[in-house]
Formats: sequence, C-alpha cells, structure tokens
Amino acid sequence: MSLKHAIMVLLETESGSGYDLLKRFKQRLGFFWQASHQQIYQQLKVMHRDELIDCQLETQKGKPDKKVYAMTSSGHKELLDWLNQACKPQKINDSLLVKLYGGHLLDKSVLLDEIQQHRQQHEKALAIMLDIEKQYIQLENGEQNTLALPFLTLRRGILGEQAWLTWAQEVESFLQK
Amino acid sequence: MSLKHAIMVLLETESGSGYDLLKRFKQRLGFFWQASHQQIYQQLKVMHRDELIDCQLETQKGKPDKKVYAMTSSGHKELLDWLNQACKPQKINDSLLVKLYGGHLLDKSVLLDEIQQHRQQHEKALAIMLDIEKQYIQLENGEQNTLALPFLTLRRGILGEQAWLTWAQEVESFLQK
DNA sequence: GATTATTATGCAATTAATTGCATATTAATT
DNA sequence: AATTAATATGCAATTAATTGCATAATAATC
Repeated sequence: MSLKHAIMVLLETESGSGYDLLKRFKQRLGFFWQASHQQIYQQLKVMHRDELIDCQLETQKGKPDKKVYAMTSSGHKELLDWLNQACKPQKINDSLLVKLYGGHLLDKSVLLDEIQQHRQQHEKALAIMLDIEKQYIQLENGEQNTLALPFLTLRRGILGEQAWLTWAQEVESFLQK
Repeated sequence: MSLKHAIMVLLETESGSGYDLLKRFKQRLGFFWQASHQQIYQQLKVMHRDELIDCQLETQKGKPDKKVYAMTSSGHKELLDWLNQACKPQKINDSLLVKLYGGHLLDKSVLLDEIQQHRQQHEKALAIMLDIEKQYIQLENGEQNTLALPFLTLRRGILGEQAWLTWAQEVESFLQK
C-alpha cells in the first residue's frame, strides 16, 4: 500500500494538517495518485497509531483543534525503505476499455458519445498540465533543478494524455464510419 | 464496480467455468483490467447468488464437479444497463511516479535502476501487443470487422506503452546526466 | 440578512481487493 | 518412479477503498 508512502513524501518536505495534506496531495500527486479525503484522514490516523508520524494539537479560537502531523524518525526510515524497494508495475483498471471491448452490444453512437465526453476531460487535464509546464520552463535554472523530478512526473502526465487523445481520434474515426 | 461487468462481457459471448473465464480474462481484458483468480472466483459466487449468472454442474470422473456459468436474462439486462451508463474516469495510482516525485531522497542510480527495470516490462508488453496487432492486420476484412472494437482496445495499449517508453527515455536522460 | 459554496474535519457501514493458505489433478522432467 | 510445474479450484482473514452520512466555521453572493 502506497497511500501512506505518498503522504510521507509530502510530510517529509513539510508538516501539515489533514486538510493541508489533502490539498497538497491533489495539487502535487493528484495526476498520478488519486485518494479521497476519507482515505487520507483515515490513513493519517493509522500512521499516527503506528508512530510513523507525530501529531501536535494546535488550539484555535472558536474552531476545533487543528492536528498538525510531522514525520517521526521511524516514519522517515520506513519511507526510505519503501523508496529503496522496487515497486510493482502499475495496476490498470480502465472500465472504458471494458466497455469498448463489449461495445458490439451497443449502438456506435452511444460509444461515440462516451468517448467524446472522456475526450473533453482528457483535453482539460492536458491543458492544465501544459500550463504548469509553461510555468516551469519560465523558471530560472536553480529552481528548475530543484523541481526536476516533479517536472518529470508532469511530463508523464502530458505524454500520457497526448497518447490518449491520439487514440481517441482513432476510435472516433472508426465510430463515425 | 466493474469486475462483474467485465466478466459479463466475456460470458455474454460464451459460457465457461471459473478457470476458463480467468484465462479469457487475462488474455482479452488483461491489458486494461487486472484481476486475480481469487477475485474472479469470488465474484462469480456473488454474481450467482445475485442471479446474474446461472451455474450448471458438469460431473467429471475423478475430478471435482466443474461449474459452468452462463448469463441469465437479468444478468444481460444489468450488463446493458451498465454499458449504457457513462463510466467514471479511470482511477490512476502509479507508485513509480510517487517514488520519482520523492526521488530527491534517493541516489539517482537507484531511480535509474528502477526505471530501467520497468522499461523492460513495458518493452515486453509492447512487443506482445505489436505481435497481436500484426496478426490482426493479416486477417481478412470480415474478421477484422468482427474484431474491430477489441482491436481498438489493443491500440490503446500500444499507444500507451509507446508513450510510456518515450517518457522513460526522458527520465533516463535526466538521471544519467 | 439569508443562502450557498468552500474550507476543514471525521465516523460507520459496506464493498472490494489482497494475502496467505489449501487441495487435487495432469503433464513434464530427472 | 519421484519430483516439479502447471492446471484448476476455493476459503478465510486482513487490509484498503468507497459510500453515505455528519458537523461547523468562514467567505462570498444575492
């Protein structure tokens, strides 16, 4: 299970509350790791129980206490262990392809509609990523170096989405015949 | 949950036992939907309980009875319902990218090793898919038409793997600097 | 000033997936 | 003939993820 390791990658750089981590998660890892807020809050609780992370209560006026989590040394150790282990190939479960595989049971127009809907989402995702890429390219060298690895994860997203869109074009051509 | 719908897509075309379905699953849907044998056997049991599929016991000499599953009309209905509903965007959880994102905690050589390991697997997968593509191209027109939709799912795999490998090249260049 | 959206948590129940056994046959090797 | 690998099932325990609530503050807008 890597959700906890993903959280630790974020916490390693900077401590934060559940919601804070949730936001950073979506912003920084969201393109290639999807997790709901329930998952993250639950995982933080488990990680705290297992002493991978510390929790400091910050009293706030009016509001309920804010729990700020930070890595412990045993968390740090576990993160490094995980990073040094080979990870399994990505598990793919893509129901759109299942549907396409069984698409002979449907009208082509239904398939076409659905592909087009998905295409819109992929185009949107690509546009966002290209925008971030542009920002990166305008950074000065030092900053580019610091962000080189996150940038490569962005590149994965970009190349992946472009390939998806190329494919969608093939599918649409076929369905429109 | 789509595992059951994926199984039904297969059963719709032809009845079969658990193991039979398992094999067909890996062969035909395995590139874009991964499921273990435990998942499939359990799912078949649940689907039978819910009367989406029938089960005929075939007595075999010596061996335990073989359970041959077939779609019921209510299963067929549920499959069509599912096919007609829009499906959610694919959930992506790619731990290699999490690792790369947190890769500043590691030696570049460790990352490079891992990427190269993954590259081998992706190259292998691509080779298999290109081979299937070649076979498809040599089919006569009638057969190509029957298999057009499965072929498009194969194309997704091919374009996806090619994009992955292009990306891996970028990553390796960076890590070798 | 009232309403709606967003921020900021969290629990509990259910469903799904994984891990770790377990069994027994057949086919292939040594 | 004995061992190993591959075929062909399946259960039970655990872990993880999803769904459906629920609360309460603050910010924005009508």
